[in-house]
Amino acid sequence: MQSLARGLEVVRAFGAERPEMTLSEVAKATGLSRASARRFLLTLVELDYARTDGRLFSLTPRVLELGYAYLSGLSLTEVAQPHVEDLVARVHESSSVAVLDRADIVYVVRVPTKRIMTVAISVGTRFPAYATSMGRVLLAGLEQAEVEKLLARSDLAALTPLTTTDPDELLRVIAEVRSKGYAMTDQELEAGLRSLAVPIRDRRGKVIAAMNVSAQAPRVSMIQLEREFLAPLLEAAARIEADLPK
Amino acid sequence: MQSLARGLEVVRAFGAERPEMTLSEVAKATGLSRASARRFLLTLVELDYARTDGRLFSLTPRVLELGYAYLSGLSLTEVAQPHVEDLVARVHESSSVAVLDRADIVYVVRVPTKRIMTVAISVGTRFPAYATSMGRVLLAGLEQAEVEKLLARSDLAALTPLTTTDPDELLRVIAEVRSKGYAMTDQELEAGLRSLAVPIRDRRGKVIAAMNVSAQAPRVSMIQLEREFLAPLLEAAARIEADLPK
DNA sequence: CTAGGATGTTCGCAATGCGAACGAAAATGC
DNA sequence: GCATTTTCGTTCGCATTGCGAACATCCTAG
Repeated sequence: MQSLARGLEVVRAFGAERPEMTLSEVAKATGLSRASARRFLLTLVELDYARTDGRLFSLTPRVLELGYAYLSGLSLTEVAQPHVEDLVARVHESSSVAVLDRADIVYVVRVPTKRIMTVAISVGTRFPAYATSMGRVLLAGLEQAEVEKLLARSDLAALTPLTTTDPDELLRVIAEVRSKGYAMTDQELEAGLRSLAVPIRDRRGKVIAAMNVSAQAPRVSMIQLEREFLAPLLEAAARIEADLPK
Repeated sequence: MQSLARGLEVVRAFGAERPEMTLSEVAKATGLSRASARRFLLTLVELDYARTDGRLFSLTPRVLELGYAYLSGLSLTEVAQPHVEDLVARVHESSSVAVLDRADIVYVVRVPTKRIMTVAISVGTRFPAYATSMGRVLLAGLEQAEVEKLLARSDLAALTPLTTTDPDELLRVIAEVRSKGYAMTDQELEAGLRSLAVPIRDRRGKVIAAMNVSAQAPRVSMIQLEREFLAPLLEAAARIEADLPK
């Protein structure tokens, strides 16, 4: 059913650097003919997912309803949010919950304290799993073969000088996460950012999400991160697991 | 272009109370024939926006990318987030930014402190504009005729005993918001919740969003809300406006 | 003012996607 | 436990939707 596929592509074409596009720009960005792009855009406008002043097209807040359909169906977010808030109140550092989508992590709950990263994180933000503490926890929850397949497909770029990019080394780290029960990263995603993550499991023990605490490197050493935050983080994760339905 | 329209309907059919559905349930929820529902669902699975175990279908985190296309294009979120975080650090109450979509407000930035409402709010959450402080600020930013049209279309339900539901009274309140430059609500959306909101305007003076501070009724009186939080909130909004591009 | 290039729109044809009809599986009745 | 009804998932021929070549229109430059 290609119309749906193409239509969704059109929506996604409106990214960070192109909030507004003309018909032709959309056509170029999606690889569609201008005629097709026009039909999709007019339909999106008709449905109120997009606006146009006649020349420029842009998305409306209505598209958030689509993502919201997922989030509100995910009882995890509802259950986790108060516990993430409590943890933040307790440790005074930012905390989040993320799930895995292929080789990316996707934030589903986020409670920031002070600004910590250069890039703003919100619900829906994605990062490559291999370079994040939550990602490694989530990968550790998969079958070994699955992990290897995902890593093989990813291009393991060095996002900072400290990023682990060697596949074998990553597999070793993930194995360690699996045995220890938590993951720590030291400025592997962004300089100055340290993070500690633990898994959230369903009743059958399957890892369904990860929860983290992140802190600024100058303020918190790796040893502090583990000593001060691991226990509260594990407790918060346990409370979330206890509240999960079924 | 009905395929796109119907496909998006299918995505939205997965709401809070139906995270998982069978083919027939989806058909019933959307009004499509079972055959059509099947084609859309299989396409969504193919595109990785949905999963299935053969019988039950559910959405994947990938659908968040669609909403994210909107959010990341909205420079407002990026600009506003650090200022909202600063405000929360300063006043120790939850703060948010929302935009208007027809007669609803939609949260685009949210920084919670302690749990304040029974229902979890996240980016993408919607509430009827008429019953919220941010909604009234946003309505006050529209043409009078537009406001009247929107209110006429809404069914003004009493969400709490204190909700203003009389259309004429609401128009009066909105006029007052327009002249005062801010809106306050006292437990009109949910019992125990008070909220104060101010507009965020673009360079041309057009109201593009609203920013609020909300607090629990037992802890903060309406007078306190105004005395203690109005100035910091106005300052934060002004800083956001100053940072807006162009 | 005219030529060239790019953007937006129309329209006939073909492929996509529609739903009636079919088969399979579960629920109900006896 | 078997027959019957109801519900669910799937197939397939036909009509409609959506495709893109071709046309029209708007800028830009010389």
